Amino acid sequence: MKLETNVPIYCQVLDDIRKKAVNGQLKPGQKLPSVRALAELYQINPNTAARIYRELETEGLAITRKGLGTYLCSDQQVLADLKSGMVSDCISRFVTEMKDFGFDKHEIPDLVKRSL
Amino acid sequence: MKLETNVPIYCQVLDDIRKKAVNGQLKPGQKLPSVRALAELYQINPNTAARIYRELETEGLAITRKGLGTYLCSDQQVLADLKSGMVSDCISRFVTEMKDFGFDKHEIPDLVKRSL
DNA sequence: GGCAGTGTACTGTTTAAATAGTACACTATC
DNA sequence: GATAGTGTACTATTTAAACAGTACACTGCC
Repeated sequence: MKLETNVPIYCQVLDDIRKKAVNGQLKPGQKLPSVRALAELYQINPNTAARIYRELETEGLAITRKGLGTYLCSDQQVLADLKSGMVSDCISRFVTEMKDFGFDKHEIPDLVKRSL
Repeated sequence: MKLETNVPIYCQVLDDIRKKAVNGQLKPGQKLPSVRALAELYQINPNTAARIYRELETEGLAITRKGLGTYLCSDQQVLADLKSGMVSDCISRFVTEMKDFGFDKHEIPDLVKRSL
């Protein structure tokens, strides 16, 4: 994962983990790296890593058991719902942006196809 | 324009102006609002507004004449080039993100079409 | 010249992200 | 019980975005 400037690091890491959770790179219920390992993995501060797990827990995407570690949510339905939400957000943001450029919405699929 | 959190305001305003410049909402060579008027328009600090015009000037997208004001670039070729660059960036970011979700690139145009 | 409107250049302050370092509490295992 | 590995809770510092306020220099126009 390469870091963007102008977006807080913790948001980018969160997004990266969410994507891996919904695309299967992380398995339901799987143990996630320790706070300190996550910090090492993404080259960030352990405090920032802890904040990320706290946020994932709040979202219901991970479960933290003190002294044990943090585990990805094991409920596949939750993961599926997250995925469909993230995908439709992504598409709708894209369509909005393309309209901002002045394209008619019906041109958009073809523009995408031609870019592949 | 509605503001996102997690992205610096000046970046969002910059992006908004760039889009209006390439989609024709702003005309080539047109006078842009004064620093103070821009601040009022976007509800930001005049210093932030000045920074935005400084950045637009650096990009070659606007020309500032001291005592007169800031004017959108009048070279239509520059605007056209900016547009094609922004559009292909937008599409490529979108395609990358959809691949991150686990989709095959050939599915993407159809997913977009079905979302309209 | 006088004036209003422009961009520019300062010097601060506030706020939040990110880092740094330390200490503590919980869990499993030996 | 001891230990290693875990998340948690602090306090403090650094950095940059954003804001606040002021002063200045340039331009066009009367």
